[in-house]
Amino acid sequence: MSYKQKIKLEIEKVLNGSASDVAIERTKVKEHGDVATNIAMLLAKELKKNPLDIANEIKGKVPIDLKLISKIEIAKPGFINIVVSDHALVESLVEVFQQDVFGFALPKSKERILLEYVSANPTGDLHIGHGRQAAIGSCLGNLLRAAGYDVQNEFYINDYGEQISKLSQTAWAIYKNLNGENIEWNENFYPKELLEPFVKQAINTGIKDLNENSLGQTVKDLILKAQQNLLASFNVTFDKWFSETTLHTKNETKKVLKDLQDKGFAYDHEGAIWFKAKDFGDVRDRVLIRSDGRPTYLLADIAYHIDKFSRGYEKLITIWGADHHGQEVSLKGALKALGYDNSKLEIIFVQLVSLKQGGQEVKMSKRTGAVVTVEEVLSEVGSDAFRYFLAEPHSNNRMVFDIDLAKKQDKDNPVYYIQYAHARCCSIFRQFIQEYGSISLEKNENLFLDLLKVKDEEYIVTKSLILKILDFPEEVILAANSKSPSKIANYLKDLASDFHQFYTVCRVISKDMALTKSRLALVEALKITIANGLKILGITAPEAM
RNA sequence: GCGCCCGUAGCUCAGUGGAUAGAGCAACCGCCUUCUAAGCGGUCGGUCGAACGUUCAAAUCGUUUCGGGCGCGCCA
Repeated sequence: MSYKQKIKLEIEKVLNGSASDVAIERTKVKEHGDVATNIAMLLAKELKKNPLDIANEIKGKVPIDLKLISKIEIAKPGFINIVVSDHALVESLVEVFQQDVFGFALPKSKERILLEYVSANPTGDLHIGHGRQAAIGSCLGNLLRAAGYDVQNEFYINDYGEQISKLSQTAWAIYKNLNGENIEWNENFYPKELLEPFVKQAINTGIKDLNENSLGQTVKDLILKAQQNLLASFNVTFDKWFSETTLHTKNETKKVLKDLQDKGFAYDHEGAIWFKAKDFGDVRDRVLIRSDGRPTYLLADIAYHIDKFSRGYEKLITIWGADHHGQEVSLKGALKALGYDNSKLEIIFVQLVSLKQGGQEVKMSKRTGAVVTVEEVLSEVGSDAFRYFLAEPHSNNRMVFDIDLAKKQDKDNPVYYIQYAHARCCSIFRQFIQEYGSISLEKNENLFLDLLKVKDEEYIVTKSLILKILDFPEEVILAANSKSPSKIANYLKDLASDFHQFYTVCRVISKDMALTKSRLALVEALKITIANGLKILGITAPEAM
């Protein structure tokens, strides 16, 4: 049990049931102690008493000893400021070694969640916006797993309908052109430069029954494979690739349509079939079946989300580009119309990405001059920086990807700053082994005993580092609850900063062997914490840099 | 016009209703005979876009307003 938990219980015991769930928060300023609670102010109204009096009353009843709390002070409006005892901190630190994965909850101890993201069309390159969705989605999946959720990562393949026939037509035209035929280039076609390599590759695979359709399917599969490889190259992997086509072949779309019609939420108009989206707050009704009989994207997406529910997930998270937010109301409306609890579907909108290089906003594409691809930026900055920079700003914020900064290898670049802290830890162990041959650390609370028996500046930086390490499990929970992997990134920056300060002030390897061992153990605990945090971000934790 | 997102230091951004709003960059000044200077310390820098409201307490919640982005297809 963490020291915070113990303090919480201690205060709740004193309050004797008059308040539950007392919040114990880390303080920002050292003068306010290590942790504080606002419970006295919250109780003031209810008890019709002065918060300062309540605070003092609580203070009088909480035991002060070296086991848990070494000091309590009451401040202005009614804060109860607490200094945690060295003993309690040192004792908590052992938990870093005792847990399977420090900071992570028991795997699959919480709800089943289906997390869908990227879901780009298999008709071409992934652009940097897809890259951001991929980075955020992948980090969020890792984060939710770390918090104990049973997460399935899924990519929805839009392999049906308009863009696929367009793809087939383009591929067929390129094929005929390669055979010397003069073809008429349709302005609706996809860019030739983009597809030609795939068409050549497709022909080389030796398609049996070569025609427009089979060529298109083969090209689509090749593009999909290329997307999969590209995503995997920056650690974005999926548990399932869900084909839209299956929804149509299994008549799931037809079933949805019929259900909506039976329940009176669909009607015919001008040859098309419409969903009464306005009844659910949308600005207009939406087409489900076009007048030529083809189903719309919306109909398939409704069927897809119903399929997710039918697979027994308690919670659905879907990540979309911000330019798709107009679709949210109709999708959720249709789910509600069909009797599903649409509050179980959470759509996260990821804002757009622009690029900066040489202090200027740039258009990086060599091909079209407009779209910036994942490939271009990734090859430029590498997987770790790519993931970090895209996932660090909150998804609600538009972001500027600074390529120069992402490539920099010093403290300006947070990726290197954090990784360097990890490498430094490893370096200390290498140094110790070089001097003494081997390390034996008995990982019990006695190991840390000497850690805080130091003075002044050494005490301050050591204690700060311990407190920060011990914050990690709670940071994981908070980040998961708010679905913000960026919180983990920010935490790691702070953690690395606390370590670099510690490193500057405190020498780990010294003549004092007891202190040396204590500090080695602290460094080990830190190393584990950084590595676990980086694991959530899907970034490597280098042993040396 | 309606809807969603965003306005915090010169720049990029943190900040689950709490205390004196924080980092990094940029600018200036310091710190390597000792475990990685890919590091550390210091100085400078703010009417949290604005106004009203709720609250013991608002950058945070509510309403209004100004500014920016996106969306409002029988496209996906």
